[in-house]
Amino acid sequence: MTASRRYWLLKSEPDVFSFEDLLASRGKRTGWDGVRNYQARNFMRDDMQVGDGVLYYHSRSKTPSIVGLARVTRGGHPDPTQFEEGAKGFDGSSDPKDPRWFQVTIQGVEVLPQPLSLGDLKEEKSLADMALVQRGQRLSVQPVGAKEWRRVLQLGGIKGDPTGS
DNA sequence: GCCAACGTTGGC
DNA sequence: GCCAACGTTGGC
Repeated sequence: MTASRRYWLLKSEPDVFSFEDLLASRGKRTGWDGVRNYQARNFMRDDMQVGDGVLYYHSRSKTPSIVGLARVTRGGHPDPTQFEEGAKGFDGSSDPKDPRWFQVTIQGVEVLPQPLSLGDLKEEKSLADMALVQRGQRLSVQPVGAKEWRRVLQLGGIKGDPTGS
């Protein structure tokens, strides 16, 4: 039996790495490196699987919004930047034989025709359970329920599910 | 740029 | 194991 598909929301500051940057990357793919939070690490290491759907969220922007869809193309594997001396995410105490930090690889799929601002999302009663709209929520890798996923795609002007197989 | 909320660190 | 101090996130 195959594990069922899951859904996630990934935050990125557009000044650092925007959804457009993802689409402009080779194969529209990137390693989601640099995450240094244990809860987010655990999701990537233990739960994110090839084929999972991803909502791409721009944080710390003028209008923080879900702006695009992506998919997971590689599950949890060690984040190489933890071993790169001088790199921003360098962690000298991480053992290469037992790495502390993990990443996944994602691939950009489609820009949301109708981007959904945080304000929009907060007004949407059917999305009240989303982690994103909870007060004080800072987690940069969040699980998203199947119901919320479908609703976000619908509100975002997406027909069907282009991240599905 | 401010600052509230949250996560991590480290002295005790 | 507590908790104050510190660092970071991210909306505003």
